[in-house]
Amino acid sequence: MSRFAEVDDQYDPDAVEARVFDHWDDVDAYDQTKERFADEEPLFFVDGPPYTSGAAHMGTTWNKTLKDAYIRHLRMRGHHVTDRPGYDMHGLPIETKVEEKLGFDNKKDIEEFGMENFIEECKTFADSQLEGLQDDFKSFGVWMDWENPYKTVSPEYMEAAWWGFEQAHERGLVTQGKRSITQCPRCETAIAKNEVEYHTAEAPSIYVKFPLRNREGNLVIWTTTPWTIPANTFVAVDEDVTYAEVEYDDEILYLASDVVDDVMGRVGAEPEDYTVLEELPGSDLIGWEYDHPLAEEVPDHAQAEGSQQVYHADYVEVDRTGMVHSAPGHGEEDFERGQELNLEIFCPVASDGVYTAEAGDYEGEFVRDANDDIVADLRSNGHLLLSESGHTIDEGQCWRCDTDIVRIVTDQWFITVTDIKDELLSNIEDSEWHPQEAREGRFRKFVENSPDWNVSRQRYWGIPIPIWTPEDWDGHMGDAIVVGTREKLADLADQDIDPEEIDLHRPTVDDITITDGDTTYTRVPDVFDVWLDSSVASWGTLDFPSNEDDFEELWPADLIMEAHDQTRGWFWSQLGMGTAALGEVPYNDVLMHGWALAEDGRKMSKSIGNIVAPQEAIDRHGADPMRVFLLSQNPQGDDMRFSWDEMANRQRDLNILWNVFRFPLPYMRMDDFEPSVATESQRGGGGAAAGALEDAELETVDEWVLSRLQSVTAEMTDQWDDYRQDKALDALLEFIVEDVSRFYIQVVRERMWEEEQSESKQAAYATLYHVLVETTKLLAPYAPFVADDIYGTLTGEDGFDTVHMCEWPEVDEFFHDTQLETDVEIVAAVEEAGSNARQQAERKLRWPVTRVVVAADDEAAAEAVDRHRDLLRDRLNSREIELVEPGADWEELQYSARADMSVLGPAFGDEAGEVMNALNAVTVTEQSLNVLSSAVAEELGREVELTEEMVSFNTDTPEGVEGTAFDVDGDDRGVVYVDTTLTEDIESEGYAREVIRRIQEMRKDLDLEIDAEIRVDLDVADDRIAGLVREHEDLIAGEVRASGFGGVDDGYEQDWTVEDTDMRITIEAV
RNA sequence: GGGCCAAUAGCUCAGCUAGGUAUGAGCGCUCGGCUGAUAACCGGGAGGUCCUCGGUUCAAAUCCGAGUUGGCCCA
Repeated sequence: MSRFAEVDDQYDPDAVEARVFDHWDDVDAYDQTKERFADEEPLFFVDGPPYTSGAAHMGTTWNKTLKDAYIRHLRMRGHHVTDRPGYDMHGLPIETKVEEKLGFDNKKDIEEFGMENFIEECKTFADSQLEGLQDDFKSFGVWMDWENPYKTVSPEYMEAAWWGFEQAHERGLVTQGKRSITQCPRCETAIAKNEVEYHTAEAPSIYVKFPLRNREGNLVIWTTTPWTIPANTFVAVDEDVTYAEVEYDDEILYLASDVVDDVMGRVGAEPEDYTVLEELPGSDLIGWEYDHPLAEEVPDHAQAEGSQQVYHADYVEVDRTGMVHSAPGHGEEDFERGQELNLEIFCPVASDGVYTAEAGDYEGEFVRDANDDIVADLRSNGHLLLSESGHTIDEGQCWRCDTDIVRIVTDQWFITVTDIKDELLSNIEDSEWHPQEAREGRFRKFVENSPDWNVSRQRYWGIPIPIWTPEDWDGHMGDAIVVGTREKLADLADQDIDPEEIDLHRPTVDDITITDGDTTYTRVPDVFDVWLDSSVASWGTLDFPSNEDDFEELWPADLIMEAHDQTRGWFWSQLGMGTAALGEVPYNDVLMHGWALAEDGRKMSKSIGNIVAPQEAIDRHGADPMRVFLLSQNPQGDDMRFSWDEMANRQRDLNILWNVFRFPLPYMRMDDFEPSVATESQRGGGGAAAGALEDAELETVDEWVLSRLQSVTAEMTDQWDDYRQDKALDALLEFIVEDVSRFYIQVVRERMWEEEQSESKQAAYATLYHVLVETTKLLAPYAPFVADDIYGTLTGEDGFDTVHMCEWPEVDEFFHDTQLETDVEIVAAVEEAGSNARQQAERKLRWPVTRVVVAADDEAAAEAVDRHRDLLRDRLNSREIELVEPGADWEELQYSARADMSVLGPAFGDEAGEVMNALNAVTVTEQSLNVLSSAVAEELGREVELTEEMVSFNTDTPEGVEGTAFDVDGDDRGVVYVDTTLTEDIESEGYAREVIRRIQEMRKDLDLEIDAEIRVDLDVADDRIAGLVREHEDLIAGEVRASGFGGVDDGYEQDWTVEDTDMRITIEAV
């Protein structure tokens, strides 16, 4: 890129991106940048792997943009940052997508298709999704190691999971056990509870009589799941609740006293139809025995010691009947209570939701289909008290295939994190969270309440669980073999295995056996819960255990960043696995951001139809504006609300930067400006022309803008360190828009437009050049494309090949002058008030004013104005700046008083009107009641007693003067008076400037070169004004680069009206 | 149903930790100005039940309680 080349008139994000992508390719920008920081202090960042079953949405985009920005920033700060991206590629979501694609209904279809083929399909699908995601991430400029992502399906990564699991096993934290789980009968696997989605569904609602054994009467239970009655094992009551013995229809019923009327009413009984014979506490019922209501239909029902008895349970509530049918083979609470009571766990339902032979008459029926039969059987055997219709419940369903889930008890594998809860809680302390409250509140609470981790799934597309058990294994982990590495597997296996070549997926590993003496071990068929995959990412990223060096050097992670839903997800799973395997939390710093919500403040969702695809944002505004928008959001916990308007604003901000950048280029080019690049150490900053700056004769504004640059750099550095890149961005954009564009550029325009070479012009060039180059570095993490484009154009061959190789700017105390910044802040406030006063006086800026009087309230304001009179004179286009010191009054001011008649009236009665007239008539030179009183006395011809309450003072400015107060950050600092009295001299310059501005416009119309010479013909209709204009011919000639006046034969002619005076202007290029 | 988080101008948000007049910011709207950065830029103006209700206090956007709406997590 050649230095100071012509650039587009308009900031065009698409063109910039296209150009920069090409440039990055040409110079291997990414590799060069990594290489440059390769020897810096390592910083181990771990990418939370996105799941490969869909395109990148706005949330993923925000997440990756944050990661990219922080990686770029940390590199610039001098770190060798690990930037390996990761992908989560196993699991049920992909299996179901593939099943859908292949038209499968259940596991049997998969078995028929062949597990190996199915696995291959899953892998192909995941790989293609990965490609799509990578392309998305690249499209908005994320720089990660795309050539070498970690994939959870690679042998190295799967081995990392095996290794971690083996470590947990060696600590005694792996166990097999029965658990009540949420099972998808279609997928035939356990579903994590947080993967269960709820919807409202109609369900049976039945009241069933359980006949008591050894005594008369029935227990009355209520249930919405008749299909669990075959598995009934006990009835739960609350020992502290009062129960009633009710006689109805020649039968005795037991139920909670409080619900007797409700239940009897539902049955249709009138109050006189039933009698409460006795009331007794729940504790009296405990130990009562009853007969299974489906004893005949289900002959093999639970009947071990203790079955069909009444027990206390905490989960009993007194709604419905206050007695709960409990089946430890199904419900979670039932299961846990059953375990406590040492009861039989009877579950006559297979993994596909179909009754087994143990269910007797119901064998072969799908459980929900059996509801009707069971109700009918209960009715015919006389145990059904009531069946209601129209009842609805929140039914859980599988998040992938929408099949209603069933609760059954099956054998599962667990990591018993409850055994190390204290360690987990204390390890939390070793991590810093941003925001920290998230760690203390939500995360800690979650960890405190977390149950054992069920890591097994009865599926195919996952990391096979590396446990081999002997035939007739009794459940003791000491007799099981857990394999942690491919090497170990090759050592132990009966088959010949090459550890370098083996694919650890099913079905390959299913066939491997291990023989020890006479005992042959086979692998358990389950695969890992996909959450276990990503939980080992901190070492999986490093290919540990196959590569040990990086692990030794880098682990644990220095930084991770994900959204708050990962509190229960990846933040937790990593803590659990890291602690179980290595006794440590595997990350130090956590940046927890929020979710990307739609414009309406709700989550983006297909059903609401409010999704914004990242690609659409890129198409409409460009990748840089989208990134800057995303990075302008608070990254700590708060959800982000997407906004097209805001994205457009960010594009506008970048457009202002673009204008600032291209403004000096024509001048620099014309004058062959050469920013000197002196020493290698300065070059280390990336080609900033520090040398040129030091040689330059800087003027006040130059020094000021350079100082502001130091302040902004310091502020940004602090904010980045605080993980508030959004606040850092605010500071940068304000600097670009307010300080550079709206102030600095406005001030230096004249200096750059000067024809002659001058120290002043050189200083402005050097200053603006330095500011712009440093700005591109500060902007680089946010808008990597436009920052690089500008940087390249400015530095040419003298800079790095990319701005991203630069170091983050450091504050240069030499240029840091906070006094000057404060001064200029005051000057800017004076200017603002001055232009306000001008506007009130209806005098445009083009017309000079004779004087501006600044009445300062305090010493600092007075000194600032005094020090910067030249600047103010220039900014306010005033011949003079007069300063009134604090404490003094400007002697030309007068004050009039206004009477408050509500006070004056009662005080003076009949004379009130007279006093008021006198008050309103006089003016005084200071705001003092005494002075006013004497003036009024003189006017009135007699003394009157005035009080503060009676009057308020108004300031009267002299004729032609307007005043406006100025303030800094809300504090009043004084008043600016602008004297707009016209003189011939002022009129003369005013009209001349009107002419200049119109000739300039005509020059532009003709598309003349900036330094093209012209001749001008002026024909002003009013003789007096023509004369006034003529007085300033030299000024006009200089400003519009005219070689002379008159004699324009065939020029470009235009008629104008200036302040009601017609004039004809004709110009032609010489 | 429970836990955590949010609600301030038409829009996006500061301000809330340590209570003290919302001259709040940017954008948008509107009226002016500037003019070789020009599809840019500057100034003025209009625009608020600080989600609702209660409490504490001399004083509440800010602290406390209850509720509403939205978000995440869990049942």
